[in-house]
Amino acid sequence: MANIKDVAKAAGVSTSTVSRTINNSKSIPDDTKARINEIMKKLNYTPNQNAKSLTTNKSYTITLIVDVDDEKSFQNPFFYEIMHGIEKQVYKKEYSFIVANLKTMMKKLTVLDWLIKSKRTEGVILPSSMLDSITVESLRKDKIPFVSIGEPIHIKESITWVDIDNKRGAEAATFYLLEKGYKSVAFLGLNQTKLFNRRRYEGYLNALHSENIEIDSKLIIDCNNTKADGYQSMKALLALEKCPDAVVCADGELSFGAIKAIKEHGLAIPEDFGLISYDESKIAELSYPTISTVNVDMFEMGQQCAKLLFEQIENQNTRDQGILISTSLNCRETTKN
Amino acid sequence: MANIKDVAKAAGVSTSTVSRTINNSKSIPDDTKARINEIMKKLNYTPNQNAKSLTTNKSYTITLIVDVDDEKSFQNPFFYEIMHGIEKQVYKKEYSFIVANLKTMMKKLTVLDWLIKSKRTEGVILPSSMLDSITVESLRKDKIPFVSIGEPIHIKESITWVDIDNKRGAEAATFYLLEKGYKSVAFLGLNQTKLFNRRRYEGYLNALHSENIEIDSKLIIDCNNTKADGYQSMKALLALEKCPDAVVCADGELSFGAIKAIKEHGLAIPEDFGLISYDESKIAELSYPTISTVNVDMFEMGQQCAKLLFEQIENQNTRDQGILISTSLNCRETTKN
DNA sequence: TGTTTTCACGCAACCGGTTGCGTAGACTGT
DNA sequence: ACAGTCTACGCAACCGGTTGCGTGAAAACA
Repeated sequence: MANIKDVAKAAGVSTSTVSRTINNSKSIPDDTKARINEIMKKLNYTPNQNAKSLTTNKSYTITLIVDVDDEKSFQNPFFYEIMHGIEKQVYKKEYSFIVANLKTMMKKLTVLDWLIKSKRTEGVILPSSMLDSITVESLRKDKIPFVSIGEPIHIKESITWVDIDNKRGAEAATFYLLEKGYKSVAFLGLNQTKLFNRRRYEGYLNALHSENIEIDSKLIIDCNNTKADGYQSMKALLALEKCPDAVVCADGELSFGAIKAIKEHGLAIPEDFGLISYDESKIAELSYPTISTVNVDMFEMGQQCAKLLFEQIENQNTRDQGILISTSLNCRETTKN
Repeated sequence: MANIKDVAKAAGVSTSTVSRTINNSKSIPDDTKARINEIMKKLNYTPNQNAKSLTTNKSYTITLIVDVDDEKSFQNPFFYEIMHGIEKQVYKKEYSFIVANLKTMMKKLTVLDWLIKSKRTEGVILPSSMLDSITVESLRKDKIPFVSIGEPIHIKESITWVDIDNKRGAEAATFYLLEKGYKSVAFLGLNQTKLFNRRRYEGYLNALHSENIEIDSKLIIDCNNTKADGYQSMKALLALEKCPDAVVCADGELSFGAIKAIKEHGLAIPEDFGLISYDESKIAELSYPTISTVNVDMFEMGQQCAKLLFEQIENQNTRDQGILISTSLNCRETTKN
């Protein structure tokens, strides 16, 4: 395989000139560049990244860290979309990106440290669930750019993050249900431990407030994001004296359980009961009836993460910022037309 | 940051000795090793991978290639599981792995070539759908180990691949339905363009043959792996004079449509009608009723891919082989007990 | 035509490891 | 005590690029 010396020899120039051609330095005239490029093509030459990385001290690689434990298996397509978005940006820059799943490795900081110290990565994208003050401090000390997937929790430091606009999504869903004539809208899946559940809850409250509708705490169910919990919670809602006729679900899996309960109760969807859920993947299409959802664009989220990361890698002094990706409503069969 | 010279100086030895300690050479006595390791820890030293890669000509990195176009969005968790399996093996070896989605890049060979020539990857795991003779030839020429995810199609060359044992899975599903007393088992989703659909079909046929049941071609429906096709095809089955009372679905999405059709027809599941599908993710849990499935272990598949790849990377002369991952039945609510 | 500026490019050190070869000193055997 | 063997480790070249500095020649200027 050809190396830079072979190219230099073939072109009758020094390796410096070839290197400058590769890196498009202004001090090489265009015709010389053209000639050398020609020869590189002829020799089928590709620069050795390791050599390049060694001298420049850049790995041209970023890392996506995944925390498998934190995800329900079918929430994973959600990560797949993020990956796809990141990758699009990464390859634009001729970078590559590696995926590290911290479940596999023993300790978070050990992995990160290894990736960084061994010069395998220039920047990190990681879920907010993995960020604590110690990690942030450690990354800052090593001057490693990072972006959080999701609004950070339990962190006082100001960092850069990207999240779905959960609040407005739920707000829009609630408005929509009211607009379609549903009289009493419940909320399923207030889960104080999950920030995105809480934000969605806030959106629900917001909507009711602006419509001057009194909040009925019985209509707000605190439960986990599982089908089983959705089923039980919905049953509880339907057993109420002042039973609601619509619900906003904070989570996709939840809503499958909820729909089961509604059907068993003998109510017709969407005539007697309306439902809007959240959708990180496309499973809402599979339900019968198909589920109306707040659509979240995880591909865009991935792209934003990567963009923000590259900004940090390229500029030293960018300021930390939080970005919210806006959502859209996708009305399918669980809401009146 | 400390480098190997700093360590050598601190230990009063040459860099050679430190390097040999790192690589655990036998020519360094244990006490010396211990002392040097101590110092490395104290200095918080991690070898620079780029330097290492440059001399050893190994990148300690493998690549997973994904073809987004080929996948339905909710089939992606399936890829996620594979990733996870690969990763487990990769980190055992202190390798890392990069993910390249060829949709993003312009041409398959260009990407592969770049990854290889630039010394960014030592081996490749890629879906069978991306393998054609030209690609195989190119990889062989560069002596790059590779493993195909899925039994290869349209290739005469013998290569190494890993696939799900689709045939036996469908066979077992068919046996199970018959065993449970269903009289007439149909097959949904013969799709000649997809090898795994075809294999599942073969399994179905196998089972009927060994039970000496005559094949009724009306009970075999050729359709795509979509919910809509599942719905239409099941409707067609139910409209038959000699209507079946059970079905094996070649695909998960299909079965959601099929169930919808069965319900609309007024049949009780599983009493009047039994169904077994395939499950690459966990969406079968979400359906109402939950779907009995042939379980496929994509995590294991990923692990096998990585293991076979590392065998090739480490040994020069391994022989090409195909490995089938066995499946298991997970009987949920669409089959009688 | 002589002087200064600019341009194009080469020299050589350097990035941080690895490794073949060589050797000093310890150890073994007689 | 001496030759031969073995052990532990250093020397220095090398991997394939990048880049600060320097220089000869051409261009611009007076």
